[in-house]
Amino acid sequence: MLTIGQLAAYAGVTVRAVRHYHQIGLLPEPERDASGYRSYGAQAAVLLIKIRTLAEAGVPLGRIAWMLDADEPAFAEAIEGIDAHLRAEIDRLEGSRKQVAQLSAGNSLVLPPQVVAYIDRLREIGVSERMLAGERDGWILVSARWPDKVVEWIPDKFAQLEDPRVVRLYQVLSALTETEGTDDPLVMEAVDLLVELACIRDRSSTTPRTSRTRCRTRCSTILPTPSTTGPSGCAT
Amino acid sequence: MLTIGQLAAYAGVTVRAVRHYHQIGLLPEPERDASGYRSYGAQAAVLLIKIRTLAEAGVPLGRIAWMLDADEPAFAEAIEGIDAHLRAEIDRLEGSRKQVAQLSAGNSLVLPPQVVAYIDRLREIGVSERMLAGERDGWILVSARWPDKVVEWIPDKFAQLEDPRVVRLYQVLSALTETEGTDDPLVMEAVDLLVELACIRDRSSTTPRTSRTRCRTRCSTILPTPSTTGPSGCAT
DNA sequence: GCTTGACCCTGACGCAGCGTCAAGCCTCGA
DNA sequence: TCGAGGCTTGACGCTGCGTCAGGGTCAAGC
Repeated sequence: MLTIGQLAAYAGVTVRAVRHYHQIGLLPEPERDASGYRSYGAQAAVLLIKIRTLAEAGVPLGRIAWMLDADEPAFAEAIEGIDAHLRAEIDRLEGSRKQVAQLSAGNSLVLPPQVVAYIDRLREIGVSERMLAGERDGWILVSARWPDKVVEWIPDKFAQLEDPRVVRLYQVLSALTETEGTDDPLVMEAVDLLVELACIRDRSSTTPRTSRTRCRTRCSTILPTPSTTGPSGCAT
Repeated sequence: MLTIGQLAAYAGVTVRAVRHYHQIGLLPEPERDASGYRSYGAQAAVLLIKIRTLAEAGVPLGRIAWMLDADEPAFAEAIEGIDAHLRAEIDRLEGSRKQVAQLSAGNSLVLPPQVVAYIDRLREIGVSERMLAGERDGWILVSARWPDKVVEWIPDKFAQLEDPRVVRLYQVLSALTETEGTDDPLVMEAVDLLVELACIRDRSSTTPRTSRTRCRTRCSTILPTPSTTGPSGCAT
């Protein structure tokens, strides 16, 4: 006969675990010897190893108890379920490995790939990292609120970049975020471009250059949320 | 700005988890709006997704906190550790799948393969399942107490089976466990064989047949633990 | 204006599966 | 015979949230 320590060592579990199994009724309490020590036979070892095997496979102890007094077909079915669960878990961990690798690669995993592609496109155009960060933050907020809309919008955003004036606007705004001064001639150019693009949208896309002063007053009302420049506004 | 529900949904975690991360200081508490609701920005989403990614990889939250304010090389090293851990975990689960499959195959996984081979050999010889069960139980107890000795003993046990009288003894005892009666002629044969084999061991292996009566008295003292028949005694 | 349902808030307890003391008795090898 | 190590019960601790209680808030429809 075996003591609890011998049993536990043989089954590859801790003494504490065995006692826990007793407590919850998973493993029946054995006879005690004269001094009150638990005294185990071979059946207990067989049972305990079964329990350990299932527990290591992630089966909750309650379910193990259920399995142990289930009939043969039910047991086999349970085993099938456990195997499926193990396979799923392995797949999940494989996925997790990839995610974690992305994380260390500096990729933030935070945006859908289409948006990432769009931001990469902006980077190619020459947009500053500061402004890109703003873009990204804006897209995150937008994606969080309208997850499925974003995928629809991105093609339009790509299309806008076909217009060289939009590209130029991004470049100018980008340059502005890099420099400290505000009375730069770039500011004028930016305003011009904004006005022009805003007016196009307003008047159904067919209005040539308007006088600077007239449009500036109109555009000042538009500036707070210039939807042409992306979700984050101007990222100032 | 996002509410806690929007943030949680975007990051793929529960609201409760986000609050928990606040509680333990893993995610900083954001500003509140007029009504006391938490109001999150994009940075929080980035951070939360980082946290979720690591948490799903099995990294304890305390360690995640540590990682989040570690420098670049330390972070990279931690990621390497996490990946190693994930690989190990995947391997463990693969192993677990095999073990569980064994379990459903009826294999009890409880004995070292050498012992299993020995018991299979006994089965070939024609030993009854009842007696095999006894053998197995005995070996389990022995293996539990002297795990490394067992591997040494098994070759001897195999060698004993070379002797046709030992084989016959097993068969006879086996037949006895199957039948109910005790005054069977098989009993006499079993005793004869036991006596003979026991005497051989006693007198250094060179004593011919002794008279039945003389040996029987001697053997009766040996019967309780006849070491020739395996660890479980006679498995009565 | 009022209701309704979906959110949000804090605070607290609960859960698995043991680890880890504490404080005392038992066993075994030297 | 003695000291180290093993056994006993009992109890609290840990992680990572789930879940309930008992409220306030917001947006929409009637």
